[in-house]
Amino acid sequence: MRHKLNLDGLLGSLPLFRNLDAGQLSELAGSCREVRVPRHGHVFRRGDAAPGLYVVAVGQIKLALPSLHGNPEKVVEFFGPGQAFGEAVMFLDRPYLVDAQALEDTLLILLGKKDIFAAIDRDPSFARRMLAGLSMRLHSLVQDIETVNLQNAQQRVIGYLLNRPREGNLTRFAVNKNLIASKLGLSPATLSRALQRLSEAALISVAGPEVVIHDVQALQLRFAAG
Amino acid sequence: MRHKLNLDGLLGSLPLFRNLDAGQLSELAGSCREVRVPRHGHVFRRGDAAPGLYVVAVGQIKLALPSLHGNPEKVVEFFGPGQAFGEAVMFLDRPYLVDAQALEDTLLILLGKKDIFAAIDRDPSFARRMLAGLSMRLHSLVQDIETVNLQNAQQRVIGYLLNRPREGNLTRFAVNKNLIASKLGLSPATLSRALQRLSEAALISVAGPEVVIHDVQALQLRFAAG
DNA sequence: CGAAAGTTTGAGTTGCTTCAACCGCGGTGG
DNA sequence: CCACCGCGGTTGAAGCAACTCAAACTTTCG
Repeated sequence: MRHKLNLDGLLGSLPLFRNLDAGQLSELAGSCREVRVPRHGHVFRRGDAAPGLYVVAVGQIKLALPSLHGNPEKVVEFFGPGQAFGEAVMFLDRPYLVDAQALEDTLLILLGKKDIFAAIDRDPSFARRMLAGLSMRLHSLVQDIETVNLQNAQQRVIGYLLNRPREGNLTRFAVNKNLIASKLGLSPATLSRALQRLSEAALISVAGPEVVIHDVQALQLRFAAG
Repeated sequence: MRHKLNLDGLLGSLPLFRNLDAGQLSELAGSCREVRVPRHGHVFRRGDAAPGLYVVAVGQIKLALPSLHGNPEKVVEFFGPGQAFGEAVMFLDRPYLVDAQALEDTLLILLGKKDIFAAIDRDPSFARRMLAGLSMRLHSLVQDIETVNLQNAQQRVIGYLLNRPREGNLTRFAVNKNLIASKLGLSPATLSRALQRLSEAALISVAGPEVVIHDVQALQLRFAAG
């Protein structure tokens, strides 16, 4: 009982489900499933069929293209609490293209295909929200393509740092640097060297996962110049 | 009058609008606008606001990330008759990220944001179709990311050839090779050399935009092996 | 038919990768 | 309590795939 209340609250707090009415919300909450995944466990793998849409309750998930002929895998995106993933494939009848793996012990909410479709049919504003969500995803993939195709290592790193949420002039890597490197389409060695050069130029200071940004303007300048 | 009938027919033939009822269809058709774009003309540019969704009636459009600090532009996708583009940005209130340019004299149908939203609100199955369309787009962007990050020049070209519609063992490049190269994330020189090597290996023959595929199996093998 | 655009080819360059050694730190078990 | 292991990260050296640049050639278009 208490449990269900938690779910209502959790779902209700997500942008996707905001202003569903209470009835719709608790119907969704009632029909969803909890999925627990240990650190390093897979939620799904490329080729699996899509049962629905996952919402991260606690923990962290990475989506990645599995390695191909010996190349390392390519990280596509990270998802933390409150974020949803796996929606796109639901609307096509296709298997997943990517692997989903937990970076820490993670609790997920699985909303079944059927229920999502029902919500769409019942509430056009939910459909719109869903469309906005997919559009957002599309938008950020196009930006990733831009990053990988039009920017060098230095620029990718600067762009990443500048787009991170900042508290004052401090930001941090939420996951280890190997994964950041993969997301940016770089080798770990190259990421390390790029950070080092920026440190030498006194633009940032790096201490483990913490990065202090000393000079945003100068970084932006270097971003634009190459 | 005749004109309207053409539009009805055109729209009705698109997957997106199939099984809208006649009333909805002609309402959509009534409120849309025709847009003529000459070869090399721009439909919109990065930074422009999105008025709605474009459908290609005749001609061909390319979507591309404009050049950044002297790099060449990066082609994202091509669209031919019956295909829709520019939908994603409509659902966010964001400007376009890409340029849309006509590769030939082109006739487009512009469906206004308002009308699309109205159709979504009225007909959940339209919403679903829209969702499927965006999902499809997402799917193919992820595949592009895979291509660029996990495959070498040779594999990208093979992959592209094998995924082209084929009549018998003949396929053709719908646009010039510079643009294909950009779509694949290669320089024109590299694409030319990759095609040459495949020709030398007697796997294909290239004559201008026409490509004969001599040995699909061998190509697939080479695709998998690197 | 001449100019412009597209394509191929060769030669030289390069930014990033790979490979491998090394460091530091946190956890584990003797 | 300390030795050991293993993972994440850094650093150096060497290699390479693809790029750039530039010239020759071909096709397209006005």
